[in-house]
Amino acid sequence: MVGLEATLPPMSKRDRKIDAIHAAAARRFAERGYRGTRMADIAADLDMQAGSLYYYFASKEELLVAIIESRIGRAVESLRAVLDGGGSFADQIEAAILGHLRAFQDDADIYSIFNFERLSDINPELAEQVDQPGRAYEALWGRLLDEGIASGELRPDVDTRVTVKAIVGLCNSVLLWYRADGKRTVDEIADEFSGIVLRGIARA
Amino acid sequence: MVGLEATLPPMSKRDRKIDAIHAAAARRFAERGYRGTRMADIAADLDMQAGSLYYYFASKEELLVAIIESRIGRAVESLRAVLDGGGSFADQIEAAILGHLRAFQDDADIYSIFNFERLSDINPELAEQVDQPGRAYEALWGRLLDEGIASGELRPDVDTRVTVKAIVGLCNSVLLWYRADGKRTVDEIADEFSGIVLRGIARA
Amino acid sequence: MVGLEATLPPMSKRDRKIDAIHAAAARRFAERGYRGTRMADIAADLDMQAGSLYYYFASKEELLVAIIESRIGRAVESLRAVLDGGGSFADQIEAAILGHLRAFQDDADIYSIFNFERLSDINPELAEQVDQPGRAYEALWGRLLDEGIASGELRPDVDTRVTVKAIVGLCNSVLLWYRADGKRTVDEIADEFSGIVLRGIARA
Amino acid sequence: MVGLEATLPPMSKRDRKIDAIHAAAARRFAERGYRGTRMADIAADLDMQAGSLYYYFASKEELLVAIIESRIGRAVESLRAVLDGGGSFADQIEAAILGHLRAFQDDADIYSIFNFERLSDINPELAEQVDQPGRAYEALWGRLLDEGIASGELRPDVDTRVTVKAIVGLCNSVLLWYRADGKRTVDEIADEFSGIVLRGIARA
DNA sequence: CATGAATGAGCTTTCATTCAT
DNA sequence: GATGAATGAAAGCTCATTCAT
Repeated sequence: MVGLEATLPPMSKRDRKIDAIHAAAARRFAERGYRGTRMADIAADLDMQAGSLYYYFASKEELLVAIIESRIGRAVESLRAVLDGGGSFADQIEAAILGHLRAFQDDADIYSIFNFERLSDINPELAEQVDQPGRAYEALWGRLLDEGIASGELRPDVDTRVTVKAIVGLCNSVLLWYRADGKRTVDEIADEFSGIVLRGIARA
Repeated sequence: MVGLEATLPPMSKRDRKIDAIHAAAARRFAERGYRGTRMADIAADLDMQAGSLYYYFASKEELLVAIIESRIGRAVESLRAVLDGGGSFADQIEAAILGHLRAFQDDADIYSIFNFERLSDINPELAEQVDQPGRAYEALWGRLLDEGIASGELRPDVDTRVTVKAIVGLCNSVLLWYRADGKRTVDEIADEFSGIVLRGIARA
Repeated sequence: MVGLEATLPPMSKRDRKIDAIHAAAARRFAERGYRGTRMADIAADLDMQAGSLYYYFASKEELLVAIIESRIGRAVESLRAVLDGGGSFADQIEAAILGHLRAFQDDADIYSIFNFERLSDINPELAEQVDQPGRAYEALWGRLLDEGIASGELRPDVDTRVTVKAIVGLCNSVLLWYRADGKRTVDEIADEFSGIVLRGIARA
Repeated sequence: MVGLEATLPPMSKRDRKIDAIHAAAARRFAERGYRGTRMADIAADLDMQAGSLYYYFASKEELLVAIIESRIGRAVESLRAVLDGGGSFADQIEAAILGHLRAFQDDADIYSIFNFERLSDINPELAEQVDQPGRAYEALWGRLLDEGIASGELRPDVDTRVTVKAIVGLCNSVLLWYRADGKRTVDEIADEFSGIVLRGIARA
């Protein structure tokens, strides 16, 4: 069986470079913030001069926009994939939390930017571009919880709005402390979180 | 009964001004970040000139340090107060969560800075100054959970390290979406959170 | 009799500084062009640092705009004053040419910018702001010539459009070579020009 | 009768390319100025990359120099041709003005650069290289006027220095407003100008 | 010959900070 | 105490220029 990667179009040298710049910039933006990152920092990570980045991007802001636009699709898909999985209510919750945390494994940088960068200060349209999938994601969680209430698997007195914020906030908080070389794997953390959440909201 | 305020020493005009600067700066730092805030912004909020702030602080960094130092004590106390409260395990958990969120009511700015500002980029010692109480706070939570396990009120298979991170991260995530004029009060949110956490970790 | 200057409001220190910056910048822009002038050049003329100029202007472009806006009124008035003068046709032509050239004595810089700087490349609205009085000025000349034809003082076969361009272009060309310390005074040049123009277009 | 072109040596491919670059650069320099023109702009007009221009020129400045040097000869010749024409005084004036304006038809770009670009800022020797023929040209005009005075065809009180500046400035001002697709042809403009100038300076 | 990629010097602009008044 | 004014050290960005391919 051929892997998915094989179906991807071959990348030009330029595209590979752009990808590398994305990666370096995303890492810096995630670590030091957009404002705390100098073009020279990103360039240095790639053994380039700051001015050379402008061969690929018109501005620091456009670089940020490009990063987000190039990844936001994947992020939304990865979120949506959860629901398509089907299975029991508990399975879906578990899968959703696991999917959420696993997305951080490859894309911690971009999710950190999504969640903790003040995008509306930089570019309001960009903020909206990120907020919208974020709201859609929360809506998916809301529907999942509503179904749980309807099916009786979830306590009927659960405040779904607050609970969605709780679950998503809980998962995102992992970005602030998780280290790939730490004691817990993402899967272990997801497992622990799922336990808390499921018991926490399940019908007694 | 005499209020606590009455016991505070009278504030000089200078001290009141310093307090006002703290408040304005904390608000700005929380809203736009340390780097995204200009001295001129803070000054403008107080109808002053940027240069005038230097009569009270030697630098922007020192202003940040002063803000944190002046409030970190209160923050730690408010955290520690929880444990001194005594009561049942469930009561303590509830009180701790409620205390955590109520602290945000008056000091959302400072807690936002504590949690989301990259202090080590600005001043490593400052970061340590904040991290230490943060770790102490997590240690208190850890002890609370350990006691719960010991007393049998908490599932013995709970991963306390991860669970502490979960509870604290859950509570802190409120800073990212809570609005004083929103639909839920802090107490309602705390109640919902307590329910999830307690059921989520309690012995079946 | 009190001079007009006496009625001008006293200038604040800041306004005087702004005026000095205008003068220095106008001189540089006229001599080296907008693009060929560095903020550091202007600042150096005033014994300042380039950054200090930004205490008074938000950008180099705004500085150019401010210069033009602060002087364009005077320029238009000085042009319009010619027609109000009345007198015979020949007197008016003479007065107009003299007025045109005398305006260069005090404001050669600004008129050089008006005439030779490519303003639409820098700021299209600014270009329009300058072009409009320019067109109005040419329209005044056109009316003057039309009246001359009507009154029979001017050859009826004169192509007024081209002649207006000729007179204005002739006068403006002085900006390219006139030096205050040169052999001819502005009044002498104006006299010579008037002679050529009047004989050149007068009815035989 | 054989055309003049036929006597020119055949141009190599390289020479044709150089000519094309000259033309593109001259147009850009004339339209936006030397400083306002990027090498990339010139290259784009020729469907090339900026770097490729350096196969033909060592620098932007050298490109400007090359343009001027390759055309200055023709310009001077075209000016000098006027005097060789002979004919009456009036005929010579008319022919000179017509020749001046007709030169603009094919070489408006280069004459715009000659007249309005601040060459001494870019390359003092270059400026001298252009100024010298310019002065020679004015000297030719001066001699023509002197002859006119001597022969009695010209008013003896004419200030020839100023008058030369006037005539040349008048003609050059056409560069600032003439459009090939405008209402007047170059010949019509020249005719109008000749009329003004001749009557303007002729003995009564 | 031509290009894509990179450089590095130079410019505008920002902003924390200083200081005479 | 406070201000207006100025500084100077970044930082983002531009662009002529270079060079391996």
